[in-house]
Amino acid sequence: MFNIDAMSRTPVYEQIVLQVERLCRLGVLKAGDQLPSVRALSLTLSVNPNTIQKAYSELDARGLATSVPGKGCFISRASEDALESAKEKKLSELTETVKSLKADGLTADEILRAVEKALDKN
Amino acid sequence: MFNIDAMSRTPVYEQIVLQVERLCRLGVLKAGDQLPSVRALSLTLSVNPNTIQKAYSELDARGLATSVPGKGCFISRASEDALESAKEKKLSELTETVKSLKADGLTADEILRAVEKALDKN
Amino acid sequence: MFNIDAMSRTPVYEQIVLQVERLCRLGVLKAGDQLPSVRALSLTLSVNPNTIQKAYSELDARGLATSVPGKGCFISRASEDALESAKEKKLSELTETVKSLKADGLTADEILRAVEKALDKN
Amino acid sequence: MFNIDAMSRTPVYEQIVLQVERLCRLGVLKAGDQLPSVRALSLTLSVNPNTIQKAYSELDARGLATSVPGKGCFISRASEDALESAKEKKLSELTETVKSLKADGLTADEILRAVEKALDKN
DNA sequence: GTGGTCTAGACCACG
DNA sequence: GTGGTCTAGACCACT
Repeated sequence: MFNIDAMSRTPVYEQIVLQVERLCRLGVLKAGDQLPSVRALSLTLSVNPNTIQKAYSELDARGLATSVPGKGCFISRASEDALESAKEKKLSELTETVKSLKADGLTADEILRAVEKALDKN
Repeated sequence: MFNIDAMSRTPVYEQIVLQVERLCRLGVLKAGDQLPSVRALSLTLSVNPNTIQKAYSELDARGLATSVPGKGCFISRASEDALESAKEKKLSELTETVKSLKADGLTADEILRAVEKALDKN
Repeated sequence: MFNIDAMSRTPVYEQIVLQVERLCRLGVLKAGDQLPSVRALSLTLSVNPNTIQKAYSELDARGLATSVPGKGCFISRASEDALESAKEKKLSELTETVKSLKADGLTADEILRAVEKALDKN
Repeated sequence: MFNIDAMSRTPVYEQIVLQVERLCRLGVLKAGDQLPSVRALSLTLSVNPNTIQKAYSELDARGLATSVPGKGCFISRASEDALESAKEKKLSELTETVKSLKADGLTADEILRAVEKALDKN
């Protein structure tokens, strides 16, 4: 269900958060679905339970999931709202990135070519 | 000459590197120009000399500047090449960013709109 | 008869206790009335029998109901006293909540407005 | 600067968050002020550094503070906004609490008396 | 069994 | 020195 890249610079807990987010966006996970238990996931991913816990807390803080002590961690009823705001955050980050590239002297043409290169391939 | 944001998450030394890079790209700094001395810059920016030293070492490693012991740090003669490769690195990072957004389920349309928003404004 | 919210942070057994309490206060349940059997309620609510048992024990401890082994759980004859002390407990909790809001720097005006907002609507 | 009640049911990290929040609201801490370092505070409070770290991460997540690796944790420039939204969250929680008390059959009079009791005293 | 909190101690990049 | 991440192992309330 999850792929962890131990060599990546993005923290393990963040990788998990991002993958849950993506699975929600792709419709694989829906509101009310239960995530694997902290201990179970820590075993399958060979990761410390605390790290999973941190990922689940993050999901909770971002409104994407709800952790219920003694029962488990579930995709939140308001997960679509959280997804939408996460999407907008990412797009505004992209806008800022592009703005700073322009400020660095890159031309609109160069930037657009790099973006379209990514969009065509996939 | 430089603006340092102490509360930014990008390391101070990186902020300096990026600003030298930009000044080169905008033509304010040219091959042969001398950068401020480590001590002088550390005073004007209220930054630890080690941090300035690290920034200059980075500029050296990236081929943008050359530190001459006892004389100072100068914009390299091959700075244009370094600039070019830095530019390509940034553009390929942008391509990767956009690819991951697509993988996250964002549509090409949403992405293009965010990019064009940045290009139009500035 | 009961509504259980599995995703709520308040424990299931507490949800049951609170709902029995409310039904008593509203006059739906009266002294001598029999509550559903542990097994029956565990089936209709899809909840572990232990959880129901714990709810009934709590009701017993709070003086609201009396469990008679082999016969069932009944609303206590002294339920009105229990209700009264539960009410006072809740009101004193509210007082404490409001005090801590004041200590946090919220003005009496803001607090009163929030309270009146709740009282008008319902 | 901080008082930790080890016996309290509210987690230590939350106690710290709440106290920083209160100090901001009272004007003792202002935007740009630096909080004690993780290690220093862990020593003065006799609390594990990880617990302090968690508190500071929470402050970051709530927009009240900004942690800068290698430099320290500072009250955020946008701390007033965070304070405002925290206040509104608390008031809406109060509204919900009062609503549920009404649904439990408590009269508006009883509720108002409990609230005013708290407001008069302080 | 579940999640939540905390301690202890380690390593990293950064200043 | 700073914060950030992670591991290891403990205890708690709740199901």
